[in-house]
Amino acid sequence: MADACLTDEDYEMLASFRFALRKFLAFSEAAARRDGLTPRQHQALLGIRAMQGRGSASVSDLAAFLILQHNSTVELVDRLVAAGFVARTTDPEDGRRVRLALTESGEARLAALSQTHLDELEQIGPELRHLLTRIQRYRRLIRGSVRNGMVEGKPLT
Amino acid sequence: MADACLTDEDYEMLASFRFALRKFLAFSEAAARRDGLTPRQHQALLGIRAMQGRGSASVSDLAAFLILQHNSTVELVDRLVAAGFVARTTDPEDGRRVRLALTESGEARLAALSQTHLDELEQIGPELRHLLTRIQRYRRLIRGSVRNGMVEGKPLT
DNA sequence: TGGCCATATATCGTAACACGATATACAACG
DNA sequence: CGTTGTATATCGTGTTACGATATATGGCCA
Repeated sequence: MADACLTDEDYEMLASFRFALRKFLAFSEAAARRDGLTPRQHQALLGIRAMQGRGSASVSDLAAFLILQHNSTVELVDRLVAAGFVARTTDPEDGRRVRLALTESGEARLAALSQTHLDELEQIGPELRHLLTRIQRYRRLIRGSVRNGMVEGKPLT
Repeated sequence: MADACLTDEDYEMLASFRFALRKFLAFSEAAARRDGLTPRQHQALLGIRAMQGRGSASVSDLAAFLILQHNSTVELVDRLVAAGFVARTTDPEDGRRVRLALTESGEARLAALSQTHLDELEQIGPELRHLLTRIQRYRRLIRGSVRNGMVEGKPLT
């Protein structure tokens, strides 16, 4: 809430950044659907795989990773199990917990998708980084001008 | 499709990046809803505002910006007009086109939201940039090893 | 001018999915 | 051995993006 006066460039930077984000997410969605997964399912597989190192993921772990409610996550896991990409095992040490693991089929799909995503991120990474840098640079500039009693090159009234 | 063998670190990097993205989007959604907007509505206002420089936005322009189908965009605009954030005007030069403009109320909400987003982006920008850089650095490293006949420090079979 | 095709916007029924509210199962601790 | 807390599961609901389709306007050319 520094000052309520946003420039055209502010809006343009925000719009460009969000557009770049959407383009990446659209790419990701298309790639996932091509492999028979919804975007959420893809992210769920990725989360389960990434957590498999530090003890397998529980439903709550997955919910936290996906920033989703527990019940939504349960339903998502239901669909993944039905599709044969994930296996549920009740934790032997704590009967309330469910340990999630990828099936071979799930692992295979995730591997292919992940490769595609790494390739894409290598392509678009520089653009995203550039947009983020631009925002930061521009804002530092604005703050500097305000500090010197200037806004967009004009003296403050 | 270079090689199908992904490391734990590959998955961890992808997971971290997507998690960071979701955190930002969750922040954005919460901020928008606090101001009585759905995330899409917020993005629509941003797009309309950002395009107001180069002639006002049409429904198709907005659809392209949001990466949404035309009909979905029409419905989104319906809701924005009903809520009083956007005004529709048929283009005098081309009766098929509809020119979209923000109302004062829409402009005000967008301004507040955009300020919040610029602040947040300044906070998380470095982390996102770091994650993107890490992916790129790591992949260059892997490619280098492969080129020298090594994979993860072990000779290729 | 009149006919034809392309483009822009609008309408309607449908399906996916995340959510809130609620229920069940298990654990921990006095 | 009940009480409280945590983890997972179930069910009904609402939002919204979509496909298919309809309408309106413009541009072209004979």
